[in-house]
Amino acid sequence: MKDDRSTSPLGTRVQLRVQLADDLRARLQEGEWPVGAQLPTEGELASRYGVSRSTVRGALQQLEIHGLTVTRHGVGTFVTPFGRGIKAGLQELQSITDTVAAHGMEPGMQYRSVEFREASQDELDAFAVEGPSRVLAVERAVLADGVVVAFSYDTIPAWRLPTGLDPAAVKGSLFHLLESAGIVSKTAVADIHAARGAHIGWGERPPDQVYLLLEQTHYDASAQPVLRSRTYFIEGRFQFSILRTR
Amino acid sequence: MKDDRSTSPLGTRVQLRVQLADDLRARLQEGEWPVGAQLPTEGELASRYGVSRSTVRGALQQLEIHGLTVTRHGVGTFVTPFGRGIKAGLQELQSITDTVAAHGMEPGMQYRSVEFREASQDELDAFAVEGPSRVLAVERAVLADGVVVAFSYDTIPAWRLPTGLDPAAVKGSLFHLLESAGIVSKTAVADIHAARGAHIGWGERPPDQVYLLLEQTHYDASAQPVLRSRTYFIEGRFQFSILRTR
DNA sequence: GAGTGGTCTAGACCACCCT
DNA sequence: GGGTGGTCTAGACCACTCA
Repeated sequence: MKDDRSTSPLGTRVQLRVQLADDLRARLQEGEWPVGAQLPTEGELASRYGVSRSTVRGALQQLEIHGLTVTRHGVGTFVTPFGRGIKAGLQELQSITDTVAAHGMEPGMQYRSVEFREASQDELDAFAVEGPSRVLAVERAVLADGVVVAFSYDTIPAWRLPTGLDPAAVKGSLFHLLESAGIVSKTAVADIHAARGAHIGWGERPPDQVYLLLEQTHYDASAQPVLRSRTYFIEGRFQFSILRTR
Repeated sequence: MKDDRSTSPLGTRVQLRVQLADDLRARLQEGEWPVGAQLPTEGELASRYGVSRSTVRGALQQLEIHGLTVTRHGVGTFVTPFGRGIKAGLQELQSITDTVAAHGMEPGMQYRSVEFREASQDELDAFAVEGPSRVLAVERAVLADGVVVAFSYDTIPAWRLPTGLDPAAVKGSLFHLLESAGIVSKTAVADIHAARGAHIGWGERPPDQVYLLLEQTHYDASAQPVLRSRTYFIEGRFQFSILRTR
């Protein structure tokens, strides 16, 4: 495997451990090792795939992080019973669109308003700027198979966007808008709340609807804040899971 | 540093990279590197501490996972603005007691009932058993500085507990009860919900109180389910954060 | 081009589990 | 004791960023 390292469609090299992890993942899902079964030992995988043991360990670590396997010191690596069934792992940052798709539904968006306005004090703090500044404020409803599943209030610092951007032209994923401006959201800090109240959302909705609120600040690779979002998910429409470890 | 590897109070060896990470963390918190500053390069840290570069990378990875730093390919490692301020990282599995303590409050428990009973179908599924089985069911209120902050409904498979266990003797952390039975909860899958309703909790509480529900199944090192818990946190009392990455 | 992090290897030795 | 994973090293080479 040393010299035929695969390349992705774009030509970027794919890490050996990722290739190995993908291969093992595929074989797991094909049922080659049922729940509770032991995978080959690290040494065996290393020689079988022609890679070093540390590469094998890197691959197995990925599987373990995603909850597919557990590795027990001095014993071996085993298939967990809970690997499948985690639909939206919250620790993985993905767009709302992707979250909807991960649940097997068709994502959609309904824009309510897109406008530039002065940043609130709250936003100035989040974006770590002083003095008055403008932000692009977006209000949208998120659809899954045509049904509203969330209301989202997002703001982007205006000074990071291309000058002369037409708010009316904004549509689709905000991630894509940011990326077209050369901004990639790499990490986000999310605070989770339960929320309720008439101030949430618009249109037809039960007066006592309960929401799961994800209050997020996104950062680029340089840890600069690029997006602040408050998304109110209608309770029960999605499964939000987290794999917690010690 | 090669031969004076420290030992913890119990005599267990402390990994080099953990020592390094702890040292760097302490220096970060003392303000040696302010937000945005660049840490020494990997090579420099390696020679300064007398360890290999991969050990340094292991330490830096820990810092990055906890959101204290970001490492940028070809540039360096920098202090993030969001490292502090994450009080209860949900991806880290800890007892409720520890969660309360992490918020700087005094934890407490009020037991409402502890009893053995037949497992519900739901529980049979979670514990992956067939046919009727008994569980230990515990209902508690969680206190912080003497105030109720959560209601918790927990069940433990009876066949994993010492025979002849007296329910009346159960108190304090369930984690400790499990550990005294030789069971260590190592990972948990948590589903997050927003909840509301009169069926939640007991005693004095507003009729329309909103709760953040953490529905968890805990597993031991062998991925065997050992504890199922539904904890209703009163909204607003705690900050639950998640660091999300791509 | 100089400097930084990213990946991978080969090998040594340690710690844990089981019989 | 034999087998398995856990940690660490030294070094090679690649990929990215920035002046």
